[in-house]
Amino acid sequence: MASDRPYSSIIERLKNAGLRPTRQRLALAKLLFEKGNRHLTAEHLHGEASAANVRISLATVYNALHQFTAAGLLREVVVEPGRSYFDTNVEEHHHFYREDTCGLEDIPGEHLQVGDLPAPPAGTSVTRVDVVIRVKSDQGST
Amino acid sequence: MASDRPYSSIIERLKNAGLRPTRQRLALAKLLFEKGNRHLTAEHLHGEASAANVRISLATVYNALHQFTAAGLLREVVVEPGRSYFDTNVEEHHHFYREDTCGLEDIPGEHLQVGDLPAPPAGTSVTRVDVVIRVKSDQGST
DNA sequence: TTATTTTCTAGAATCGTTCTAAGCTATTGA
DNA sequence: TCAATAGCTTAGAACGATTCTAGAAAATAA
Ligand SMILES: [Mn+2]
Ligand SMILES: [Mn+2]
Ligand SMILES: [Zn+2]
Ligand SMILES: [Zn+2]
Repeated sequence: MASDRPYSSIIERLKNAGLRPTRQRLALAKLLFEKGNRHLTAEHLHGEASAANVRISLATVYNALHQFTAAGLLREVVVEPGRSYFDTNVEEHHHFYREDTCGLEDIPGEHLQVGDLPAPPAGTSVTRVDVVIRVKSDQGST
Repeated sequence: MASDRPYSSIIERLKNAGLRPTRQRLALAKLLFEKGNRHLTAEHLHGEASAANVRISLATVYNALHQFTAAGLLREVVVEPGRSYFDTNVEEHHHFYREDTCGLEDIPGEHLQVGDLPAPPAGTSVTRVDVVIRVKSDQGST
Protein backbone atom coordinates (compact mmCIF):
# COMPACT_ATOMS: atom_id res chain seq x y z
CA MET A 1 0.00 0.00 0.00
CA ALA A 2 0.97 3.57 -0.52
CA SER A 3 1.16 4.18 3.22
CA ASP A 4 3.93 1.60 3.43
CA ARG A 5 5.99 3.45 0.84
CA PRO A 6 5.38 7.13 1.50
CA TYR A 7 8.34 8.21 -0.60
CA SER A 8 7.91 5.94 -3.57
CA SER A 9 6.09 8.34 -5.87
CA ILE A 10 8.40 11.20 -4.99
CA ILE A 11 11.37 8.95 -5.62
CA GLU A 12 9.99 8.12 -9.03
CA ARG A 13 9.44 11.77 -9.82
CA LEU A 14 13.02 12.61 -8.95
CA LYS A 15 14.40 9.68 -10.90
CA ASN A 16 12.36 10.61 -13.94
CA ALA A 17 13.94 14.05 -13.73
CA GLY A 18 17.41 12.51 -13.63
CA LEU A 19 17.89 13.53 -10.00
CA ARG A 20 19.18 11.16 -7.36
CA PRO A 21 16.70 10.78 -4.54
CA THR A 22 18.92 12.06 -1.79
CA ARG A 23 17.89 12.66 1.79
CA GLN A 24 17.83 16.41 1.22
CA ARG A 25 15.79 16.33 -1.97
CA LEU A 26 13.29 13.88 -0.49
CA ALA A 27 12.80 16.03 2.58
CA LEU A 28 12.28 19.19 0.50
CA ALA A 29 9.90 17.43 -1.88
CA LYS A 30 7.88 16.20 1.07
CA LEU A 31 7.63 19.71 2.51
CA LEU A 32 6.74 21.15 -0.88
CA PHE A 33 4.30 18.65 -2.30
CA GLU A 34 2.36 17.24 0.62
CA LYS A 35 0.58 20.39 1.74
CA GLY A 36 -1.45 21.53 -1.25
CA ASN A 37 -0.53 24.49 -3.40
CA ARG A 38 2.22 26.60 -1.96
CA HIS A 39 4.17 29.71 -2.89
CA LEU A 40 7.45 29.76 -1.03
CA THR A 41 10.73 31.58 -1.10
CA ALA A 42 13.98 29.66 -0.74
CA GLU A 43 14.60 31.16 2.66
CA HIS A 44 11.13 30.25 3.85
CA LEU A 45 11.53 26.64 2.73
CA HIS A 46 14.93 26.49 4.40
CA GLY A 47 13.26 27.68 7.60
CA GLU A 48 10.60 24.97 7.32
CA ALA A 49 13.26 22.34 6.85
CA SER A 50 15.06 23.51 9.97
CA ALA A 51 11.81 23.51 11.89
CA ALA A 52 11.30 19.90 10.78
CA ASN A 53 14.79 19.03 12.00
CA VAL A 54 16.11 18.48 8.50
CA ARG A 55 19.64 19.82 8.40
CA ILE A 56 20.27 21.22 4.94
CA SER A 57 22.27 24.14 3.65
CA LEU A 58 20.66 27.13 1.99
CA ALA A 59 22.75 26.51 -1.12
CA THR A 60 21.20 23.07 -1.42
CA VAL A 61 17.71 24.51 -1.09
CA TYR A 62 18.44 26.88 -3.97
CA ASN A 63 19.94 24.07 -6.02
CA ALA A 64 16.95 21.82 -5.42
CA LEU A 65 14.39 24.53 -6.18
CA HIS A 66 16.05 25.30 -9.50
CA GLN A 67 16.38 21.62 -10.36
CA PHE A 68 12.73 20.99 -9.52
CA THR A 69 11.75 24.00 -11.60
CA ALA A 70 13.79 22.78 -14.57
CA ALA A 71 12.08 19.40 -14.21
CA GLY A 72 8.63 20.98 -14.31
CA LEU A 73 7.78 20.13 -10.70
CA LEU A 74 7.77 23.80 -9.71
CA ARG A 75 7.30 27.14 -11.35
CA GLU A 76 9.14 30.33 -10.46
CA VAL A 77 7.14 33.53 -10.05
CA VAL A 78 8.57 37.04 -9.70
CA VAL A 79 6.41 39.84 -8.38
CA GLU A 80 8.89 42.15 -6.73
CA PRO A 81 12.57 42.79 -7.14
CA GLY A 82 15.03 40.78 -5.13
CA ARG A 83 12.89 37.76 -4.30
CA SER A 84 11.61 34.67 -6.13
CA TYR A 85 8.59 32.61 -5.21
CA PHE A 86 8.44 28.94 -6.10
CA ASP A 87 4.97 27.68 -6.87
CA THR A 88 3.96 24.05 -6.41
CA ASN A 89 1.04 24.57 -8.77
CA VAL A 90 2.36 24.03 -12.28
CA GLU A 91 -1.05 24.16 -13.98
CA GLU A 92 -1.82 27.24 -16.00
CA HIS A 93 -3.05 29.85 -13.57
CA HIS A 94 -2.51 33.41 -12.40
CA HIS A 95 -2.02 35.25 -9.12
CA PHE A 96 -3.19 37.79 -6.65
CA TYR A 97 -0.31 39.54 -4.96
CA ARG A 98 -0.98 41.26 -1.65
CA GLU A 99 1.42 44.14 -1.60
CA ASP A 100 1.14 44.67 2.14
CA THR A 101 1.78 41.11 3.29
CA CYS A 102 3.91 40.04 0.30
CA GLY A 103 1.66 36.99 -0.09
CA LEU A 104 0.90 35.22 -3.38
CA GLU A 105 -2.42 33.44 -3.98
CA ASP A 106 -3.65 31.42 -6.90
CA ILE A 107 -6.45 32.51 -9.18
CA PRO A 108 -7.84 29.33 -10.67
CA GLY A 109 -7.15 29.22 -14.40
CA GLU A 110 -10.77 29.22 -15.50
CA HIS A 111 -11.55 32.33 -13.48
CA LEU A 112 -9.46 34.67 -15.55
CA GLN A 113 -9.30 34.81 -19.28
CA VAL A 114 -6.82 36.78 -21.20
CA GLY A 115 -8.40 37.78 -24.52
CA ASP A 116 -6.66 37.02 -27.81
CA LEU A 117 -3.00 37.59 -27.37
CA PRO A 118 -1.37 40.00 -29.78
CA ALA A 119 1.20 38.45 -32.09
CA PRO A 120 4.59 38.27 -30.40
CA PRO A 121 7.54 40.11 -31.92
CA ALA A 122 8.80 38.58 -35.16
CA GLY A 123 11.03 35.60 -34.62
CA THR A 124 9.77 34.89 -31.13
CA SER A 125 7.23 32.57 -29.58
CA VAL A 126 5.37 32.72 -26.33
CA THR A 127 6.71 30.70 -23.43
CA ARG A 128 4.31 31.85 -20.75
CA VAL A 129 1.73 34.48 -19.91
CA ASP A 130 1.84 35.81 -16.39
CA VAL A 131 -1.00 37.84 -14.94
CA VAL A 132 -0.54 39.37 -11.51
CA ILE A 133 -3.40 41.25 -9.90
CA ARG A 134 -1.84 43.44 -7.24
CA VAL A 135 -4.07 44.20 -4.28
CA LYS A 136 -3.72 46.13 -1.08
CA SER A 137 -5.72 46.05 2.11
CA ASP A 138 -8.60 48.47 2.29
CA GLN A 139 -7.79 51.15 4.84
CA GLY A 140 -4.33 51.06 6.30
CA SER A 141 -4.23 47.75 8.13
CA THR A 142 -4.86 43.95 8.41
CA MET B 1 8.88 79.58 -28.02
CA ALA B 2 9.33 76.12 -26.65
CA SER B 3 12.66 75.76 -28.42
CA ASP B 4 13.98 78.68 -26.42
CA ARG B 5 13.01 77.02 -23.15
CA PRO B 6 13.71 73.36 -23.71
CA TYR B 7 13.49 72.57 -19.99
CA SER B 8 10.45 74.60 -19.03
CA SER B 9 7.88 71.82 -19.14
CA ILE B 10 10.17 69.40 -17.34
CA ILE B 11 10.84 72.02 -14.71
CA GLU B 12 7.12 72.44 -14.21
CA ARG B 13 6.62 68.70 -13.92
CA LEU B 14 9.26 68.46 -11.25
CA LYS B 15 7.95 71.46 -9.34
CA ASN B 16 4.43 70.08 -9.42
CA ALA B 17 5.83 66.92 -7.85
CA GLY B 18 7.48 68.96 -5.11
CA LEU B 19 10.94 68.19 -6.49
CA ARG B 20 13.56 70.88 -6.99
CA PRO B 21 14.68 71.05 -10.59
CA THR B 22 18.31 70.24 -9.99
CA ARG B 23 20.95 69.69 -12.63
CA GLN B 24 20.87 65.95 -12.01
CA ARG B 25 17.10 65.58 -12.14
CA LEU B 26 16.82 67.71 -15.26
CA ALA B 27 19.46 65.66 -17.03
CA LEU B 28 17.79 62.38 -16.10
CA ALA B 29 14.34 63.64 -17.09
CA LYS B 30 15.71 64.71 -20.44
CA LEU B 31 17.24 61.29 -21.04
CA LEU B 32 14.06 59.57 -19.91
CA PHE B 33 11.31 61.60 -21.51
CA GLU B 34 12.67 62.88 -24.78
CA LYS B 35 13.12 59.59 -26.59
CA GLY B 36 9.66 58.02 -26.67
CA ASN B 37 8.64 55.10 -24.50
CA ARG B 38 11.52 53.51 -22.71
CA HIS B 39 12.09 50.65 -20.28
CA LEU B 40 15.34 51.18 -18.44
CA THR B 41 17.15 49.85 -15.42
CA ALA B 42 18.85 52.22 -13.01
CA GLU B 43 22.26 51.01 -14.10
CA HIS B 44 21.41 51.48 -17.76
CA LEU B 45 20.24 55.05 -17.18
CA HIS B 46 23.35 55.76 -15.16
CA GLY B 47 25.39 54.53 -18.10
CA GLU B 48 23.48 56.81 -20.48
CA ALA B 49 24.11 59.77 -18.23
CA SER B 50 27.82 59.02 -18.18
CA ALA B 51 27.83 58.66 -21.94
CA ALA B 52 26.20 62.10 -22.15
CA ASN B 53 28.89 63.52 -19.87
CA VAL B 54 26.50 64.07 -17.01
CA ARG B 55 28.33 63.25 -13.81
CA ILE B 56 25.87 61.75 -11.38
CA SER B 57 26.10 59.09 -8.74
CA LEU B 58 24.24 55.82 -8.97
CA ALA B 59 22.54 56.57 -5.66
CA THR B 60 21.09 59.73 -7.15
CA VAL B 61 19.81 57.81 -10.16
CA TYR B 62 17.99 55.41 -7.82
CA ASN B 63 16.64 58.31 -5.78
CA ALA B 64 15.38 60.12 -8.85
CA LEU B 65 13.78 57.03 -10.37
CA HIS B 66 11.86 56.33 -7.18
CA GLN B 67 10.83 59.97 -6.81
CA PHE B 68 9.65 60.12 -10.41
CA THR B 69 7.74 56.89 -9.88
CA ALA B 70 6.07 58.22 -6.72
CA ALA B 71 5.12 61.32 -8.70
CA GLY B 72 3.48 59.24 -11.43
CA LEU B 73 6.03 60.17 -14.08
CA LEU B 74 7.35 56.60 -14.25
CA ARG B 75 6.12 53.13 -13.49
CA GLU B 76 8.21 50.30 -12.07
CA VAL B 77 7.97 46.87 -13.69
CA VAL B 78 9.45 43.64 -12.36
CA VAL B 79 9.88 40.65 -14.63
CA GLU B 80 12.82 38.84 -13.15
CA PRO B 81 14.42 38.67 -9.75
CA GLY B 82 17.07 41.17 -8.85
CA ARG B 83 16.32 43.87 -11.38
CA SER B 84 13.71 46.61 -11.82
CA TYR B 85 12.71 48.28 -15.05
CA PHE B 86 11.40 51.84 -15.04
CA ASP B 87 8.84 52.53 -17.74
CA THR B 88 8.27 55.99 -19.16
CA ASN B 89 4.84 54.93 -20.38
CA VAL B 90 2.44 55.41 -17.49
CA GLU B 91 -0.71 54.69 -19.50
CA GLU B 92 -2.43 51.40 -18.83
CA HIS B 93 -0.64 48.81 -20.90
CA HIS B 94 1.10 45.45 -20.73
CA HIS B 95 4.41 43.92 -21.85
CA PHE B 96 6.27 41.42 -23.90
CA TYR B 97 9.40 40.22 -22.16
CA ARG B 98 12.11 38.67 -24.29
CA GLU B 99 13.75 36.16 -22.04
CA ASP B 100 16.88 35.87 -24.15
CA THR B 101 17.72 39.55 -24.48
CA CYS B 102 16.07 40.68 -21.22
CA GLY B 103 14.21 43.35 -23.19
CA LEU B 104 10.77 44.74 -22.32
CA GLU B 105 8.37 46.00 -24.99
CA ASP B 106 4.98 47.62 -24.74
CA ILE B 107 1.77 45.97 -25.83
CA PRO B 108 -0.63 48.83 -26.54
CA GLY B 109 -3.47 48.76 -24.02
CA GLU B 110 -6.24 48.19 -26.53
CA HIS B 111 -4.48 45.14 -27.96
CA LEU B 112 -4.90 42.97 -24.92
CA GLN B 113 -7.97 42.59 -22.83
CA VAL B 114 -8.11 40.83 -19.56
CA GLY B 115 -11.60 39.39 -19.11
CA ASP B 116 -13.64 40.10 -16.01
CA LEU B 117 -11.35 40.05 -13.07
CA PRO B 118 -12.24 37.69 -10.26
CA ALA B 119 -13.13 39.36 -6.98
CA PRO B 120 -10.01 40.16 -4.99
CA PRO B 121 -9.58 38.60 -1.55
CA ALA B 122 -11.94 40.01 1.09
CA GLY B 123 -10.78 43.31 2.49
CA THR B 124 -8.53 44.12 -0.44
CA SER B 125 -8.81 46.21 -3.56
CA VAL B 126 -6.93 46.07 -6.83
CA THR B 127 -4.07 48.48 -7.31
CA ARG B 128 -2.81 47.26 -10.65
CA VAL B 129 -3.03 44.39 -13.10
CA ASP B 130 0.21 43.37 -14.73
CA VAL B 131 0.31 41.09 -17.75
CA VAL B 132 3.66 39.89 -19.01
CA ILE B 133 3.87 37.75 -22.12
CA ARG B 134 7.22 36.01 -21.98
CA VAL B 135 8.72 35.16 -25.33
CA LYS B 136 11.90 33.52 -26.54
CA SER B 137 13.61 33.57 -29.87
CA ASP B 138 12.65 30.78 -32.23
CA GLN B 139 15.59 28.42 -32.65
CA GLY B 140 18.59 29.01 -30.46
CA SER B 141 19.61 32.52 -31.43
CA THR B 142 18.52 36.02 -32.39
C1' DT C 1 33.97 -3.75 -3.01
C1' DT C 2 36.00 -0.13 -5.42
C1' DA C 3 35.54 3.32 -8.85
C1' DT C 4 32.92 6.88 -10.83
C1' DT C 5 29.74 10.40 -10.72
C1' DT C 6 26.75 13.28 -8.50
C1' DT C 7 25.54 15.93 -4.63
C1' DC C 8 26.16 18.60 -0.52
C1' DT C 9 28.06 22.20 2.11
C1' DA C 10 30.39 26.28 4.54
C1' DG C 11 31.80 30.21 3.51
C1' DA C 12 33.26 33.61 0.20
C1' DA C 13 31.73 36.23 -3.50
C1' DT C 14 28.53 38.73 -6.36
C1' DC C 15 24.79 41.68 -7.68
C1' DG C 16 21.37 45.08 -7.56
C1' DT C 17 19.87 48.16 -4.33
C1' DT C 18 19.64 51.00 -0.07
C1' DC C 19 21.70 53.42 3.67
C1' DT C 20 24.75 56.82 5.97
C1' DA C 21 26.58 60.92 7.04
C1' DA C 22 28.92 64.74 5.37
C1' DG C 23 29.24 68.35 1.92
C1' DC C 24 26.55 71.07 -1.71
C1' DT C 25 22.77 73.72 -3.81
C1' DA C 26 18.30 75.76 -4.56
C1' DT C 27 15.09 78.59 -2.45
C1' DT C 28 13.41 82.04 0.75
C1' DG C 29 12.75 86.10 2.95
C1' DA C 30 15.29 89.73 5.70
C1' DT D 1 21.55 90.67 -1.93
C1' DC D 2 22.78 87.19 0.87
C1' DA D 3 22.63 84.52 4.89
C1' DA D 4 19.69 80.83 6.79
C1' DT D 5 17.27 76.83 5.87
C1' DA D 6 15.53 72.91 3.80
C1' DG D 7 16.39 69.87 0.30
C1' DC D 8 19.74 67.36 -2.60
C1' DT D 9 23.86 64.75 -3.94
C1' DT D 10 27.51 61.70 -3.07
C1' DA D 11 31.20 58.07 -1.98
C1' DG D 12 31.43 54.31 0.06
C1' DA D 13 29.69 51.03 3.39
C1' DA D 14 26.05 47.96 4.16
C1' DC D 15 22.46 44.87 2.85
C1' DG D 16 19.75 40.77 1.46
C1' DA D 17 18.99 37.47 -1.92
C1' DT D 18 21.36 34.54 -4.68
C1' DT D 19 25.35 32.18 -6.76
C1' DC D 20 29.92 30.36 -6.73
C1' DT D 21 33.87 27.56 -4.99
C1' DA D 22 36.21 23.63 -4.02
C1' DG D 23 36.62 19.92 -1.07
C1' DA D 24 34.00 16.26 1.62
C1' DA D 25 30.21 12.97 1.50
C1' DA D 26 26.87 10.05 -0.60
C1' DA D 27 24.77 7.49 -4.41
C1' DT D 28 25.32 4.54 -8.11
C1' DA D 29 27.93 1.66 -11.37
C1' DA D 30 31.28 -1.78 -12.29
MN1 LIG E 1 16.46 31.31 -10.59
MN1 LIG F 1 11.97 50.25 -5.70
ZN1 LIG G 1 0.35 29.78 -8.02
ZN1 LIG H 1 5.81 49.74 -20.89
